[in-house]
Amino acid sequence: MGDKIPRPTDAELAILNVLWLRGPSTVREVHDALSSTHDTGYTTVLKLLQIMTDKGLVDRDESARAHVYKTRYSEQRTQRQLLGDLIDRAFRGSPAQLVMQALSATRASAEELTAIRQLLERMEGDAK
Amino acid sequence: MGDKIPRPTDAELAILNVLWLRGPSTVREVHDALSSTHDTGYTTVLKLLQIMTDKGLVDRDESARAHVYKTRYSEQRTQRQLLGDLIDRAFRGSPAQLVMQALSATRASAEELTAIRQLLERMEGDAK
DNA sequence: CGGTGTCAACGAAAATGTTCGTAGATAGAG
DNA sequence: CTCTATCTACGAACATTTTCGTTGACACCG
Repeated sequence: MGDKIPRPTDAELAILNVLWLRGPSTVREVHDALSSTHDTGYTTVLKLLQIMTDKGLVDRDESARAHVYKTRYSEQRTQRQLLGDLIDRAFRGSPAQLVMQALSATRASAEELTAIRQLLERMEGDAK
Repeated sequence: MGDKIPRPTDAELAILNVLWLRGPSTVREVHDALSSTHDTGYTTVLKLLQIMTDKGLVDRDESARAHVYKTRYSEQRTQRQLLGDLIDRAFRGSPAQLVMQALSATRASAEELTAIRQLLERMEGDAK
């Protein structure tokens, strides 16, 4: 379970975001979704997805002519991985430091603050 | 004030961590500090610091024979920058989502949770 | 059929990041 | 003054990431 996932690069992450949002998709679908914000060519997206398949970041269903790609790891799982990396590299290994920095840097809405507070209360309950 | 800082690479961040910890330092000092964990050569560290000077990540004092490098941006400022990037790239632009993910993924101590709670209370007071 | 459009595969170029060897300058020891 | 140790500068090699052109396969349309 604690397997090491390769850290997705920026371009890979952009593609993963599309897949998480749309679900399993063909290269064309990913490319179309991306093209609103990025302007990468079709073959670039194709190549990235092939690389990501090799790395194990996505799975490929080849049964149809247009292969269908789907993420192998959930968005949350990947987020946790990226957070862990960042904590190690830039927060001296202190998750709390990251949380505080993120909190103070953000302009969160009242609802969001409440949600965070509730999570916090649950944790304080657990961590006797 | 909102200038865009170039995002430090992994190797650059390792060096910045040394500089934040030690304060202004020569190449040799940085290299010695790094060599306990990394095993990069002296000239590698030198080259990195030269690149970082070009990028504007560090400033160089050339008055002594051994140039002294110091960070140009504070640790906190850089942390905020990295968090902002990560929020954009992997958290759909939602800082609250990042905070919650970080909170639930971590095993923070009671003291840390208290510190976070206090910060949260200050924010809830301010907001609205 | 045969032409047209879409697809995956491949390779290579371009861009970026990392590493280090070598050369030349300079300070300090003897 | 000369030798040695240490420093910066430079450039090249190498690795990784990102980009895309070209090719051949294949399906659909007529």
